[in-house]
Amino acid sequence: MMGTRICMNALCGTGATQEWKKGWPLRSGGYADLCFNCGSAYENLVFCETYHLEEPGWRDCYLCHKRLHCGCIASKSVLELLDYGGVGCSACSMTSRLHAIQRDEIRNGFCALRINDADDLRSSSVENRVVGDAADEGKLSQLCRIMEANEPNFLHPSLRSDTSVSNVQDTQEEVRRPLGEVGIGFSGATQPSVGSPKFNKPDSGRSMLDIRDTHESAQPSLNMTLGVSSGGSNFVLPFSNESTDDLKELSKASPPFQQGQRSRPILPKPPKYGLSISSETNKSATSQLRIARPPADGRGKNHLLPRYWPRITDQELQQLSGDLNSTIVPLFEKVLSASDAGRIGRLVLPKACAEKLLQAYFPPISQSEGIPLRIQDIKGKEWVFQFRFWPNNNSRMYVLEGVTPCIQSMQLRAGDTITFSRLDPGNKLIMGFRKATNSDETQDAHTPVLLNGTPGESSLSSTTQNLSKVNGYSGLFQTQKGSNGDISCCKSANSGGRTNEDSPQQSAPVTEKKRTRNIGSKSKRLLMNSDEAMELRLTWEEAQELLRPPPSVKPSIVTVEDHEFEEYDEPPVFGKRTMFMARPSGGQEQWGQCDDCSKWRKLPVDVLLPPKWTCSDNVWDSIRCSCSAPEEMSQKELENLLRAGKDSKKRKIVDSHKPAPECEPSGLDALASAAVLGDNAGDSGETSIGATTKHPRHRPGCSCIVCIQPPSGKGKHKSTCTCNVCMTVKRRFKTLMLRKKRRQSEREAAAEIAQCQKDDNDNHLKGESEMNGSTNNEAMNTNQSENGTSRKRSQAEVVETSNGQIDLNCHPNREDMQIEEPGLSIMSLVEAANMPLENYMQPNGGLGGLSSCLLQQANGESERLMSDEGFLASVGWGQNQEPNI
DNA sequence: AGCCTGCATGTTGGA
DNA sequence: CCAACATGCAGGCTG
Repeated sequence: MMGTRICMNALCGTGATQEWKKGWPLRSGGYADLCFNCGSAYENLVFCETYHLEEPGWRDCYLCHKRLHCGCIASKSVLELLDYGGVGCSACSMTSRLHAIQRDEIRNGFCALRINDADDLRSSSVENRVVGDAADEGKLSQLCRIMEANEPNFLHPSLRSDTSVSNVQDTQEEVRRPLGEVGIGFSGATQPSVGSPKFNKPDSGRSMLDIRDTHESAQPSLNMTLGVSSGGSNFVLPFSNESTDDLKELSKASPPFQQGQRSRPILPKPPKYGLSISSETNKSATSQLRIARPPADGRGKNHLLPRYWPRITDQELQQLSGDLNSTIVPLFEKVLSASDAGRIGRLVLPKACAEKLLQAYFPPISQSEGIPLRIQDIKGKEWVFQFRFWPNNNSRMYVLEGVTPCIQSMQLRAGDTITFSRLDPGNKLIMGFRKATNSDETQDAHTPVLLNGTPGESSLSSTTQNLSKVNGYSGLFQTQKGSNGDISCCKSANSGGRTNEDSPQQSAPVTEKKRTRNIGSKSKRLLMNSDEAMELRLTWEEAQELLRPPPSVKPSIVTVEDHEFEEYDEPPVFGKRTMFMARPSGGQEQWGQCDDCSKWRKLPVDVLLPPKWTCSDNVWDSIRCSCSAPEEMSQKELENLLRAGKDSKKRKIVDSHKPAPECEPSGLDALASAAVLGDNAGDSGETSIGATTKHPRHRPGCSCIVCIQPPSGKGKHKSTCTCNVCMTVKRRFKTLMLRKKRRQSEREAAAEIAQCQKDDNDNHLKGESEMNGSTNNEAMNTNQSENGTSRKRSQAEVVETSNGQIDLNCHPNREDMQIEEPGLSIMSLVEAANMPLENYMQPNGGLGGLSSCLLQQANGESERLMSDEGFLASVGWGQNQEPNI
């Protein structure tokens, strides 16, 4: 391709040039190849003047009479056909638009001028005519400096315009009319020849300049449109000192968030940054804006959503470019989702971004294996990710794999933003990041910025920080929607050039609002900080425990399928959580903790405490009805009580992953569950069982152990059966048995402990060792719902039934009947019993049948197991239940 | 059991 | 309505 490249200037056509430049956009996509000279002329907006002077089609601007080459693609972007006929240069068009906007803003009280996304606009007129790849991204400040230098109260006419509607996502009405063409960094820009309107002075109409430049990998462009924000939101508005009051008013008048718009908590729309350009506007302010820079070559299907536009302040860009002695070209950025930041190590790349990357740097990936992608982080460390995709809904889903180490290295979390840029020369990919606002406060605002990677900054705060830090800019009026973005007109700092660090409270509202929104609409994709997560660590079961029947309301009894339900007209109320403890002598004690002194007080087992309860409310104990009364419980008992609570919670978590009793799983299902839970059932819930035992959606063809099981019933499985289920179970048994042996020593210890407990219970001993305390804790965890009657059998109640068989018919989900011994499982008994699987089944599919059956059948082979007193003692046997088989 | 991998699916925002 | 994408799911693999 390089060899066939020729300059697309018909009058030139050279194939040799020191440097190729991009020209006007082509209908087929891409851009005209221009040699250096022609490209320079195009960039300098003198292409037609240079090469087309003799051609027809020249007309004069209706206002400034500048000559415009109508009908030429090279000048397409610098002129505009006027509604009432004639043509105008972009500058004059902008002038007229500004007038219109000022009218609008007077009407609306709010106005915005935007340098907008050229991405969608190029078809109409926008071309990339910025001088050089290196400079463009950083030219925004130049742009504005030029503006100001040439016309302090007016946007420099060399700012090019676009004429189409951008793809801005907001719902606000926006007036987008063409602006004057701008040559960024181009000294020969045309001056407006007519009086320039005062531009965007807040007190003259609260206009704002929302600037977005267009970036593309090789030749970005800057485009500008004017927009009127009717909603008065979604803007970052640096403002001059004098405008502070206006902005205050504005912030009051403007709703903090856009109304009626769905939000996307983690991937919010990027904020629209407004720049108020008053006569007092600090020049450097423009360079501090965190400006969304849409890659220019994405449009149509590949168009990059604004949320992925890289937002890097011009200051950062300049600093980076200077620091690295090269040019940073922002490509895109992404707010990390929970999945992205999770342990799975896959970062989902937005499709458009990924395909841009591919287009720009890589050969097409034809296979889903992908390609290694080397990216350098801001510290200079190079990471290699696998850049690949997989088919998805007739499309592709691109991911970067293996990002976990990198993300951990950067200490990124969901909600933080990761940025991808290109480092020129060398086309090296650079990765930066921005921390979400949530963590802003904890980080050093003065940490040097590298490629968007200012730790502790958000896209907003960093802007403010940089503005104030570097330039002492007077203020920044900013709004955002979602985590980056929903609008909240929030004034940072006062007019005295206060820095963000000086006024942390200024950013707090934004932070809080963002956080609120993050949690708001999309619960599955929450972005929560740790505190919030802590608040949600109340399990459903715990919440249930706190619910109390509405006071002084009698329930009506409803019978559904022979089960009686209490039905209340009033919603339940929250009550205070209490702890139950079984007395060695039998019976139960309820303990409640005083909200004031935190002492535990013994309560009648059947009382329900209100949410707020203190010793003074202890009407049941006249001695301990005051906080001054000593605690009745010994320290050791208290520890046991508290430990019991924790254990209970853990077990409930484990139980919650087991099949619900109502489901009545088939015997094999129970077996499968047992195979999974197996000897870990008693492992204090340390293992995450639920992750692998859950089968919420079995589909036809699912080959998991649950789904492949044949219908239950006697005779389906013989001891010699070699079906998948039996073989799988047997393999699993072997594994479990091996483990069991490895844990032999542990079991022995447990047996000793259990023996001690048994002895303790038999003798009604009160002094408990710390070891057996945990077992007794089980007794404390009796269920309050059983009318205060203790369901917990003491360890001494391990019984043999009248026919001499040991009753294992305890429900697997009954926490008080859990097998406690971790190294011994029902599975091992199954193995030892060596009997047909269906015989393990209880009529209702529960494990109880399995267990008792096992113990009957396994009498011989498993004698050594059954003789294990520790095991026996550690099983919470059912008391009055007959064997099911 | 835990992790990895590939795919499926539900939700969401934008066209 | 549909593409994009966040995340769930399940099979396979490994220790």
